[in-house]
Formats: sequence, structure tokens, C-alpha cells
Amino acid sequence: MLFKSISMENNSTPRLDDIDLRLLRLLQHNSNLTVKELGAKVNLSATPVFERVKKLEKNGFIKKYAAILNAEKLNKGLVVFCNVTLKEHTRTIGRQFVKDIMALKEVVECYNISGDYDFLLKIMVYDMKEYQNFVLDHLGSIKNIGSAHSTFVMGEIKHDYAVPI
Amino acid sequence: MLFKSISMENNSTPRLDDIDLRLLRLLQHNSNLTVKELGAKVNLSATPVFERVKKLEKNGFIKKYAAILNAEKLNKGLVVFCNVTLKEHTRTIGRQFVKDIMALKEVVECYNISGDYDFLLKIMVYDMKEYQNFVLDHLGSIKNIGSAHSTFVMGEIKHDYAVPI
DNA sequence: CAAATAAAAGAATTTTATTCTTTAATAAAA
DNA sequence: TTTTATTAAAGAATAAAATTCTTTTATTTG
Repeated sequence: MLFKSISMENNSTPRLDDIDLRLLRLLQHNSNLTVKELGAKVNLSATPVFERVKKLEKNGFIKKYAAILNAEKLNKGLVVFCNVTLKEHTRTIGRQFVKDIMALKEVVECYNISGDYDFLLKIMVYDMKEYQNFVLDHLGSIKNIGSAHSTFVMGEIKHDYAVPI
Repeated sequence: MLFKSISMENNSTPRLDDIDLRLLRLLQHNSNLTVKELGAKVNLSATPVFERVKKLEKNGFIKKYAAILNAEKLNKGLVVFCNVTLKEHTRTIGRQFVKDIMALKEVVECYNISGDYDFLLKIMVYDMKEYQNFVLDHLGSIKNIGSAHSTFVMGEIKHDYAVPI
């Protein structure tokens, strides 16, 4: 067969084998490992490791590479989980809320959740005074927030920065 | 002065200037930027960028470099926040709980928190059935858990993987 | 079993990180 | 101020890593 028709192209992402998974596990704990080092751990030479990693990137299994910073040292040691409800639940109001939240740099994570509240926010600030300012100046000025309930992190027990594969 | 006495050594970590902060911001969004690329963004040549980044690593501002994976594609798309209380709050029981939690790979984050609950867990699994199994087989078998309340993530609005600096 | 395909290896090349040396800028002392 | 240290940046040289290319080895399939 000389030519493949478009419809015959395989668009589905290929299945990951054991080595791919091991590479992903290694990289999510230390993305500075060289292809040579990775190869030593999975019993391959640099080339196939390189090609596998590139494929994992291309197929979207790896979203990006990031430096994980020390929040304490950067004066953002106070972590707060804030549950909020909206007064109304129309699409437009929801959209505006999302837009407002996206603009707040202190909000590092935001989830739409089940249960008594609508959203769960993770907020990082220096201290309680800064959190108070955040609530009063920023969160408080967002329209349509019905209620907000803050839970303070007293200690971080575990934080993997990793998908459990 | 020929020699410095030990007591004169400066053990405190040096203050970060504006360029350091910009480098940290850039690196937490993309740690694959080369020192040359970083230099272009902060108006420095490769060498000082290299030295600054090494210093940031050495002084602990950068904890590690990691690949951020796509949880959905890796079949861990169901995120659950689980609030738990302990039956008793002695040090030994707390320690045992922490130890047990550390062993559960599905628990990707765990915080000791204020409020009605003692701990907040972030759990990643494939689907509801897998979550049920997790609760029954793993969480359920941990001693001294008083109550557990699950909140399900319906949508991820924002997730920076970054300290807001 | 032979042909075709895919995966891995090894060598060659390019790019990047890293080191070393020189120069410029800044701060401290005279 | 001027001189002298000290620090930061730059540029050139080197080492290490990524990336590409070619060959070899496995695997699959007809």
C-alpha cells in the first residue's frame, strides 16, 4: 500500500507500556534527570528514552515542566482553603465569578465542587493579616458570593505534585 | 582582614532582588527555558542567570523540578477532597494516621487543618467505583478515623502549580 | 519462513550547561 | 572625592547534554 487515506490515520493516543509509565513516574519527581540517567533506570539507551519522552509530551501526557518553589521561603506560607457559594447559579454569573477568580493571584487553585458549597479555593498568602486583606479587598469585592468559609492549613503532611500512577 | 571568624559568616539566606523573582516566576511556569532564553527575558547574559538559578536552588527557594502530568489522560481524572476527623488526638494516634496516609498513593495531598475536621485529603482516582474501593479498602482500614466527608471535584477552574510571587 | 515494521543502539552533530577569565559596576575605606 | 575591595556581569572556552541520523536488532505479519 502506497498511501494511507486520512481515515486510516490513527488519531487515538497510543497505549502506554510499562517503560513509559516508569519514565513518567521518574520525571514527575525529578524532571532534570538526563535521558542517559533515565535510560540507566529503565534499561534503555539515551535514544529510545528521548523518543519516548518526546512522544509523551506530544501526546499530552506531560503538560509542562515546572520548578516547584518553597512557599515558606517566599513568604507565602499561609495556605487557606476557602469554600464559597454563589447567590445565584446562572451561567453568566458563574462565568463572571470564574473570570474574577482567575484575576486573583493569591488564588492558586479553584474547583467547582459538589456538596454544600459551589467552589473550593486554595489561597496562598504570607500571614493572617494578609489573608484578612485578601478577603476584605479582593474576595469581598467579587459580586454574587453568597457565603465563604475559610479553613486554615496548620501543617502540610503530604504534597506529591504528582499523579498517582 | 585576612580571616573571617565562623561567627561572622552570614548564614541567613540573601534577599532576592527583582531579577531573582522574575526568574522564579518564569521557571515555575516553564523550567525548560534555557539560561540564554531566561537571560533574554531579564536582560542578562547566560552566566549571571546560571549563577542566580544555582544560588536559588542552593538556598532552597527552588525545591525541585518536575514534569506536570495530565491526570485525565492517565486515568486519574476524578479528584476528591476528603475531610476526616480522628477519634482521639494524641500524638501517637496522629503519628500513626500520618504514617498510614503516607502509604496511600491515591492521597496526593494531606493537610492538618483548622475547623470541624482534622485533616483534608486530596485524592486522585479513575472514577467513582475506584473511589468507593479506595474508601472501603484503604481509608476504611485506617484506625482511629472518626468521620470522613467527601467533596467531589466537578470541574477544575484554575490550577497554577505555582506560588503567587 | 520471509518480508515488513517497529524499536533500540551507536555514532555524529548541535545545542546547552558549566567553568574560567576578564571587565565593569558598586560599595567601603582612606 | 580618590583609591581600594568586593561584587556582579560578560565573553570565551570547555564539558555535558540533547538531538539527529544511520545501522542493527527484535517483532510482527502475511
